[in-house]
Amino acid sequence: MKKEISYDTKERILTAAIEVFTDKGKYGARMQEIADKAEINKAMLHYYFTDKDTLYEKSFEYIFTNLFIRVADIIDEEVTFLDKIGKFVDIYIDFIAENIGITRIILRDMADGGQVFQKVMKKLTQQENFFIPLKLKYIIDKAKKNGEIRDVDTVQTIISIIGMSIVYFIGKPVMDVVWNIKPEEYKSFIKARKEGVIDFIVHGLKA
Amino acid sequence: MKKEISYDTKERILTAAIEVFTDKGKYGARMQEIADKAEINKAMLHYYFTDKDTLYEKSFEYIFTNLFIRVADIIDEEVTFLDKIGKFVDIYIDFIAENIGITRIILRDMADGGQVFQKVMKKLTQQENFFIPLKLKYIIDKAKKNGEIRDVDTVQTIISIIGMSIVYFIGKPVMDVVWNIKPEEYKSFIKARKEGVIDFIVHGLKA
DNA sequence: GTCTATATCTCGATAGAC
DNA sequence: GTCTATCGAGATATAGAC
Repeated sequence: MKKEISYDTKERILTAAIEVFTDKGKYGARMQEIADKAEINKAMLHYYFTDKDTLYEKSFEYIFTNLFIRVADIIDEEVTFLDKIGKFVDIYIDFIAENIGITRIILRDMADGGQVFQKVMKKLTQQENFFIPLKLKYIIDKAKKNGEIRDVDTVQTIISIIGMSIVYFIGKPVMDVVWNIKPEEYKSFIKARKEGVIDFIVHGLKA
Repeated sequence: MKKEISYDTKERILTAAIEVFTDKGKYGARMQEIADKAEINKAMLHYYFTDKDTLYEKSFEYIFTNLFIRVADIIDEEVTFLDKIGKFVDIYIDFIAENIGITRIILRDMADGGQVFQKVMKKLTQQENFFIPLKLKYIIDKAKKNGEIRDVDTVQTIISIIGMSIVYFIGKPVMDVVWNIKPEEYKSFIKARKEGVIDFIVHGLKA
C-alpha cells in the first residue's frame, strides 16, 4: 500500500506546507511543523522536495495552478463593458475573499522582490505578460473604441481597478480595526465592497 | 568621546536595522548583518535593544514617527474638495514613492497579521482609529453635504482611494515587468499614476 | 517509501575582560 | 560603552536501518 503511490503523501506535504508558509512565511516556517501537519516525519520532506527552498517554490506553484484554473474563463461570454467589468470584480474579489492565505503569501513575496511570483507566473503562462492585466487591457481598449467609456489611460485604469479590488484584503488586519468590521459582518462587507468598487468604476469611466 | 553619548550609536543601529529588516524581514534579518552595517558588534545590539523583537519594534516606531511628521499637516489649508483630494493623493503617493522600504515593511507585517503596525499606530496616534482614514472621512462627508460630490458610500470610497494610491507600490516588482517600466521612467510613471488616480476620483465622485 | 537517530550548522544571546 | 569569545537552543539536512 505505502510503496505504490506517493501522490497522497506529496499532496499532503504540499497542503501542509502551504498552510505553514501562509501563516509564518518562508523564514518563519519550520520544517518540523510542516511534517507534523502532514503527519509524516522531517526526513520525508527532504526525500520528496530536497530542501526548504524547493518546497517553498513548489507550494507557490501549486497554489497558482489552482488559481489559474479558476479565473481562466472569466468574462468572455459577457457582452457589454459594464457586464464584463462587473463580473470581473465580482469573481476576482470573491476569489481573494475565499483565499485570503494567497494574499499573505503574495504580499511577502512582493516584499522580498516578487521573484518567486514572477518565476511561477512565467512558468504557468509561458510569457512575461500575465493574463489578468492583459485581459483587462483588451476589454478596456475595446470599450474605449466602442464609445462605451470615456477616453482614459488604459494602464492607469487597470492598475486602479486592481488596486480597488485588492486593497481591503491587503490591509485587512488594520481595516477591520479602523472600520470596526466584525467577523460575522465579513460577508456583508465583501458585498458592500464589491458594490462600492463597481459603482466607482462605472461613474469613473462613463462616457 | 565614546563614553559620553550613545545617541549616535543608537541611531546608527536603528538605521542599519531598518535597512536590514526592510530587505530581509523580521525572520530573514540577521543580527550579525545589522551589527556589521552599524559598524559595531552584536553584543552592542543587545546592550541597547535587549533582543531582536524589541529592536524590530523600535525600528518600526522610528519609521512611523518620521512618516507622521511629514503627513500631519496635509490638506487643512485647501478650500475645495478637489484641491484637498488632489493634494492628498499628491503628497501620499510622493511619500510612498520616496520611501518604498516602508511599503515592504508594512506588507510583511500585514501578512503576519498587522500587529506591530497596529501597536505602533496606537502609540503614535493615541487612539484606535488612525488619522489618515479619519481625515479622509471628514473631507468626504463634508463634500457630500456641500453637494460638491455625489452621495457615495464614504467608507468604500476611502478604501478605494487608498487602494488606487498604493497598489502600484505594493505590486511594483510585478508591475514593472508587466508594464515594462524601466528605472529611468520611474519618475514620469509616478506622475502619470498620480494623474490617473486623481482623474479617476474626480470622475468617479462628481455630482 | 518510511522511519529513527544524529550530524552539522546557524544564530541569538551572554559572560566577562578592558 | 565596547569588545572578543563562546554558549546553547533550535533548525536544516543526512545516514542508515527496515
